[in-house]
Amino acid sequence: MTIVEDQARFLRCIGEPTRLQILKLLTRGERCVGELTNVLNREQSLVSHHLRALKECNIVKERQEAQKVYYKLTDTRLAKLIVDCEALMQELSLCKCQEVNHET
Amino acid sequence: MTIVEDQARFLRCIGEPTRLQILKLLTRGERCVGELTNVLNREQSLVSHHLRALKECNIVKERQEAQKVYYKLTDTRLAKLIVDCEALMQELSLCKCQEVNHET
DNA sequence: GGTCTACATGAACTATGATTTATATAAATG
DNA sequence: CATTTATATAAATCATAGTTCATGTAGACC
Repeated sequence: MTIVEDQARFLRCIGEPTRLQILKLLTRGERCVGELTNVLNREQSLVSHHLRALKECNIVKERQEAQKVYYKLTDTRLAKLIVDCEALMQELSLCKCQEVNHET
Repeated sequence: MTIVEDQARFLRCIGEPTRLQILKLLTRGERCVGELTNVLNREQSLVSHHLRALKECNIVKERQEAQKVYYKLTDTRLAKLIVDCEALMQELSLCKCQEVNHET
């Protein structure tokens, strides 16, 4: 596994809409699975699967409290990266789901 | 198409090893398809496909000169984003392709 | 100890994306 | 103008990843 592959894997992990939404919620503080499930209005198992994916990339970590499991970002700089990325995207109109201009 | 979906699409576009390698090369200046193909040692059609994907996300743009087509980043801040992301990844040991620690 | 709540997991299914192969196009060159 | 060079593209194949469904587990509460 090369550095480029690791970096790509990290970016793909963040680059999934549901996971990105989870991460944006976590930039505001920790949340338990149930809260995320409610806010996102998705299946609980789906949220768990995505949290697992994020955990496998060391992007989030968990803390159990009674039956509930709280997740948060492993590092606040991740929040900054996500915010910076969003700002740049909007400024540059990246990935606007537009058709490519085919005459040069 | 929501903002989150656009942003996710952008991140996935960058988060592919071959495309990421292309982008890293382009941070050093423009390159034509043939150069990229040689440096990366991949099929020419594969490189073209990936360049198209990057173009569809407005990440790169092209310039034709005789038979050759040169590609470059649409904005230098993209280079910074990629570099920042790589630095953070290495610092945090993100996505080291490791198994998740299953006891909390 | 049985039941409820909260979360995780594995298997099956589905969708998406990467790669190859073969071919097309367009500019340059003899 | 036929050929070579450089690039693009479409279709087919193959691999990866997202989603659902059904079930498992573990703590809390009666």
